[in-house]
Amino acid sequence: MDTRWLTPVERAAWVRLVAVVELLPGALDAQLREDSGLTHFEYFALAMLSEAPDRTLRMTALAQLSNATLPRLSHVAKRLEARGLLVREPCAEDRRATNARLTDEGWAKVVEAAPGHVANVRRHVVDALTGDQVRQLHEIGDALLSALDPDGRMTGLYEPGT
Amino acid sequence: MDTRWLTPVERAAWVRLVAVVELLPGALDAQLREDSGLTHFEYFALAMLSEAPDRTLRMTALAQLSNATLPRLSHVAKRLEARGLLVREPCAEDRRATNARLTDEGWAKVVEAAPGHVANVRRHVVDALTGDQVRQLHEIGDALLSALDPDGRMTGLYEPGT
DNA sequence: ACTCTTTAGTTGAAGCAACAACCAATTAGG
DNA sequence: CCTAATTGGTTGTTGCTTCAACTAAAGAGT
Repeated sequence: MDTRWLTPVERAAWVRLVAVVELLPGALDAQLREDSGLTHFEYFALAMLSEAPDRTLRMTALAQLSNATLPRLSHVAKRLEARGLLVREPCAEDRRATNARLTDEGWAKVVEAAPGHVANVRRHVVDALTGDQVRQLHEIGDALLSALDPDGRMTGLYEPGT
Repeated sequence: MDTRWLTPVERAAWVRLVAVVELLPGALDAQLREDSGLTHFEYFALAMLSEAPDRTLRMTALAQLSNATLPRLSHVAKRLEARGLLVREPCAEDRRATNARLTDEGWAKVVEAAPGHVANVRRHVVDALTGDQVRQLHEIGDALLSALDPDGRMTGLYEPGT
């Protein structure tokens, strides 16, 4: 089959997207690590818990929301539990399952970390764009996720298309 | 200082960008790993070399283009050299420096891997967007990189703004 | 010439993440 | 019921990234 190579316009857009995808995680990690002693993954997991009902999620659900494998989440949860930021307890309804629940300490940590994180997001992303571009990014994100995450697992807590 | 929280519109765009940034590397890695036995980082490094004059770049230059630390690149280069895809040789002009040069085998590897990679990029990104959105993504990428990569190190081989 | 600093790169140890193997609890089939 | 298959999680290796220390060459100052 003949390859449909990228046109110059497509290639230009692609090169920039790759650069952003490569650089953004580092920028996020660096600020959170520096200011709050959390990796972006840890912050994200805690933030998901903080917005969940009863600040509690099943390990499997949290793994999907944070795009992690279950083994990875298990290791991370063990570290966070050792730091007192969450607790794991067996689920009453299904005794195979484990519920991860944010402690008061963990909640306090999220509250402490959030302002700096939001400021960082503004600096690197939101405030670098015009209002129109923010809306375009919203649409583009939906289009890309329809191919990358057709089941909407990562964006589960946020209704799509809004 | 009072935190300027994200508006709903901003938050929606941000959530989608985070999801894309989280998912895209995995999608890229999986296809290249499966079809060509290369990580995305390895492919990217080889591709940069393949477009450089004489298929040769200084280690430092290649590290900047691929957003890698020098130690990381050194380890990866050692592995790629062991596989016969590139060679490292001391630089004549500056004997501290090392030049990485793509071998014929490495060139063949890039030629073999490129079509599948491009098809994957089309499937996950380019073909999921309208022509207008591709152009918008180009602009948005420039705006984000002006904050993330002000010196344009990663996009060094491609002139900005085109 | 001789030191001191900076630059370029490599190496070795330590920390995460992925994969695989495993155990426990639930569900389905005969 | 009693077995088999599936689901939910945890626990050990393997490989790559990162961090810190080290070698070596180039340049700067005296």
